[in-house]
Amino acid sequence: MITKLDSVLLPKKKFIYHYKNMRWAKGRHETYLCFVVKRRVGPDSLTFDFGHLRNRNGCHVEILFLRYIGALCPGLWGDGGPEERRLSYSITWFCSWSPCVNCSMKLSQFLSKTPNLRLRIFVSRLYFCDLEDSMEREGLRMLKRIGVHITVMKYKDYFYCWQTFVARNTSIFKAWDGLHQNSVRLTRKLSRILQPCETEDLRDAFRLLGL
DNA sequence: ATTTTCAAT
Repeated sequence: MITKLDSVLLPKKKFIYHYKNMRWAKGRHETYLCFVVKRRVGPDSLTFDFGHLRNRNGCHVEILFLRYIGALCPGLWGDGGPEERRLSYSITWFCSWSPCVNCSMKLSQFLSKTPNLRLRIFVSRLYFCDLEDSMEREGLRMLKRIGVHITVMKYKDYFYCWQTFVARNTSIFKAWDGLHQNSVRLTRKLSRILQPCETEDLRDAFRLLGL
């Protein structure tokens, strides 16, 4: 179903406030998760669903999403019949913060039991990833290992979200100051987190270069 | 230079 009522769309101000990828995102004590669920119902046939969630009552938004996933993804666990045919799903979500370590663990556990579900995560900001040995960093690597694609949002992703999840009344997405620079900085940071520099590889590279 | 973080009050 592509048509959605305005009430399920995010207000513009809310989207900008919570997704702004500024370095010090003071006061963002909420996290938003905009999702697109793509369901393969036949060899050449897909259906879509989309919406957004935010954390509530101390429950992180990723865990909330897992709670709703049964409703969003009928047939994910099979249809209960003798053949147990499982529908294939791919979910893309755009989160204002990257997941905490606990959510990363819960997600990894979940995904390890649903090989018919592919998940792509876009994040606007990195949550508690400043310290080299932060557990949140470890959580992101865990997700990567289990096959989740994690990417920092770029202009095109904000543009897409604006078009898809925001009650924009035909207004066009307007980038805030520093969007691009912040995105580049966070992308570098995430790639350093996901591909920690391995000295063995470096030595090989140097050897190859004859250094 | 330093600032924040899915609150708690």
